[in-house]
Amino acid sequence: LPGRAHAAIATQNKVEKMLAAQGKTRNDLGRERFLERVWEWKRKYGGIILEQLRRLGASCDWERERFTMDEGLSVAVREVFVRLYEKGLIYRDRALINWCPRCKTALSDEESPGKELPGKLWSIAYPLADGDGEIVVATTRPETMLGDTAVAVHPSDERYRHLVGRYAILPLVGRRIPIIADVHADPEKGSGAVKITPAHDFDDFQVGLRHQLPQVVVIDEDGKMTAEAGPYQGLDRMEARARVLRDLEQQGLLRGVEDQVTPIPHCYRCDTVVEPALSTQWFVRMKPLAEPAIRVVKEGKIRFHPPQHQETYFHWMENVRDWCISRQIWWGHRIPVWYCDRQHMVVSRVTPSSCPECGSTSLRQDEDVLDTWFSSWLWPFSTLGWPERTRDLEVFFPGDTLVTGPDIIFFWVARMIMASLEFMGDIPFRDVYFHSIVRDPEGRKMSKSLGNSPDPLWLIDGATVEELGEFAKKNPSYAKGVPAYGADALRISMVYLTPVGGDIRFDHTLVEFGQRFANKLWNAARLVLLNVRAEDEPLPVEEIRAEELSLVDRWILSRLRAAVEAVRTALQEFRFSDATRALYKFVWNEYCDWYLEFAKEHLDASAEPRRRQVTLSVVLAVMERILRLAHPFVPFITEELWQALPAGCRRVQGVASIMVQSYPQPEQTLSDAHAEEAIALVQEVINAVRNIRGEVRVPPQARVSLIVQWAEARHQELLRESLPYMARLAKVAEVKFETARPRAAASAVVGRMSLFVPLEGVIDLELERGRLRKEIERLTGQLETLNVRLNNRDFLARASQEVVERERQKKSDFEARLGRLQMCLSSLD
RNA sequence: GGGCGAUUAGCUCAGCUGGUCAGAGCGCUGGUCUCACAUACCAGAGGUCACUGGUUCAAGUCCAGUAUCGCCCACCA
Repeated sequence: LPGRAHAAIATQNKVEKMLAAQGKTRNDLGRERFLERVWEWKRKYGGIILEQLRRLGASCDWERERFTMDEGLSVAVREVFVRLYEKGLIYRDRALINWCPRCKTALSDEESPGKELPGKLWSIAYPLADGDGEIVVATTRPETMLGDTAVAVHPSDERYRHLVGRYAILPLVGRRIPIIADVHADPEKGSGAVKITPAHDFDDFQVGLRHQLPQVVVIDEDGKMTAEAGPYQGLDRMEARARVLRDLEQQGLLRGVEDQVTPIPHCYRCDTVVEPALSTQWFVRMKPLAEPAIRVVKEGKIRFHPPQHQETYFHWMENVRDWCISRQIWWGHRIPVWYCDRQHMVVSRVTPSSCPECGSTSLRQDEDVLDTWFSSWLWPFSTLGWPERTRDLEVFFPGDTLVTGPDIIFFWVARMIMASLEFMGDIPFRDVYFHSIVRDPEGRKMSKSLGNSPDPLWLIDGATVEELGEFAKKNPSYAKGVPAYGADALRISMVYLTPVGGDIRFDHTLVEFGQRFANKLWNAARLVLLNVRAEDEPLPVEEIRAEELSLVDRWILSRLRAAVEAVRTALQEFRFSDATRALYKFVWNEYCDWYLEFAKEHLDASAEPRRRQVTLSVVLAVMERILRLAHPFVPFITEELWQALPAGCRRVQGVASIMVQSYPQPEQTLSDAHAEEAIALVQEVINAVRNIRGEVRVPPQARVSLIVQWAEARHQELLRESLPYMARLAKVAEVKFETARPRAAASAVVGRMSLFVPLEGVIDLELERGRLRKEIERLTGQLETLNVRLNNRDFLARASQEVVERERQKKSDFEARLGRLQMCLSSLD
């Protein structure tokens, strides 16, 4: 179900910026016309992200697009507001909130994240009102002293006991303020005395309430000083700070300055320093909503992946504070509250025509709109028709899995859980998967202001330097433009590169991984299709008798089963990166590197017809499973290739899409330990020969003989049968089983067998000696550590029987192998 | 101040419940245009698994501490 939120503040800012470019403000247009402009903007740009999703192949139900400002969702918002109000969970109050002086609106705590910045801590002396003496307080915001209405000390602080109840004179403004005793003052911090500014500090606000202190507002909604600030009136808050400090300095009241790093809340939309401000706003009482939401996660009804995010969730939930939901902007859901001219308040689902209390028809709706998240938190059910009891709700609620970023646990995840429990009486989803955050190559979070976030469409379609514009200048690795990697390449690369629980430093060159994978898949399929003739009738593998399958067929089917199992397990456990790893290994290192090479042997014209038919059937069957298995990661290319397969390979005839085929299941019957063991041996032999050829510099075209010593009968048979494969993959012309060691031969040991590649004349004896010595050295080292272990009485006594036995076996294997290698080495003399 | 995570080859990352001597991709070196793929194939070099202790017969793998980096939370004296 694709869709998006209306992003109230961000969108309004965007449109206001456009107006500003024309020298206009929203007030010039008025509310109605301004909103028209926003809708226009939304129509123009709001679809971009959905288009990106579409191009990435997200398999949404594109006919069900939803938007938080849709009529239906707006009905849900009003319903929720009224219900919570009636339940006493929504209230209106004059309190301290986070205020962004640039956006000119209240923000929630979550929208005002603290950023640690270097600052200073100033100590200021307040002279006592009666007689001599002073009391020193410290602050990082000297300009707020203009609004001080008390100085507090801890009740049990002996140093100040004699001052409690007396008065200090607030410098610069000359106000007489009481010295009070309150536990808020921490004797350990600073001088132990703290200035109290109820209108501009969250703690002080509480202290003010406890002691009925006046709330003196000295900073207005623009961040400028008010008339209460006396001579500082009209100054910007930062300017005022400098002036206050200068004046205090001149009056000799500054008692010290220290450097201090302090977390300062910033507007998450415009990054302006947020001001704690006194104002009348709407709030949601959160505690009652949080309790059940904590429970469902504690009880495992909702599971987080990776689970450590649960701690973050619990911490927030357990310390949750009331949620300020009103915003002083225009773009959003208007608060469903009306006031009549006699100040009666009407909270209503529908626009009232008259005041139910006094009958007045002169009603004015609350000017404010709601926080965007007040509609987003309803998404799991508001999009399905709630508050009506629709069929969609019945079918699709609750959902299965929420995939989202850990940065919106509080904004969205936590609140959706609360809302669903409150209004639906059920959880919204069972699993929450937190994906990685994509960072730029320097590790910085991608953001619009940094301009370091590439458009996925550039990566998919490619982009020239001109098309990248500013972006290419700011980001060095894009200085020459971006090649077209394709959507599949982008998708699988992102999944592959994403560690569970970690972030990813993204650079477009990383997408080469996916590009190569897609290319490999494409070419493998080409090879397969090239071998299908019109008259071929591939058989479903289930219909081929086991005896007719070759060893390599049984091997690849067995490996396929393991791969399917590995991918499925990884997906079930939300280890998506592991899933792509397993897929990649199977496709590239088993199917392409080995099986297709083996299969070529049976696919060419000279092959025996039945053998060829069986091989082709297996080749196709495995390819078909691969395409389905890979489809979630590379949907476009797999769909394309799957369509190209002969119809007989597909499970359902005449169906248009790979999507409707079920995801591959591990088929237990295909497991074949014997085939796996046998092919592993063949691979080892081929690798050994290749290693010799590579290291001893056998000319690539030269064919070689292979002489095998100490081979058991079954291995002799296996290797004889495998000669065609060895010929193809290691240019082995013949394989002979002899007891005599050939002269001037390169050698290797596989299992208990000695392999010799006679290279009379060609061989560089020194190269070969070096090879063997290196191997002998390695083995000797390993044997040594084994011996130490096996000679350790503690090990024998304490380690499990099983482990000891395994180590013994290993020792005898190593010794045998070492003996063989030494014989090989001495035979060169 | 509290919490969480990371630290493994030049780079990006795997290594689950401790018992093959550490793996992949990229990059690098050497060799191949072998009829699916040079976006490929073959071979190779490269790591005191951040540091210090501890537990254990045995530790990248468990515990404690240190360092560096990152994230989140916290009332900005």
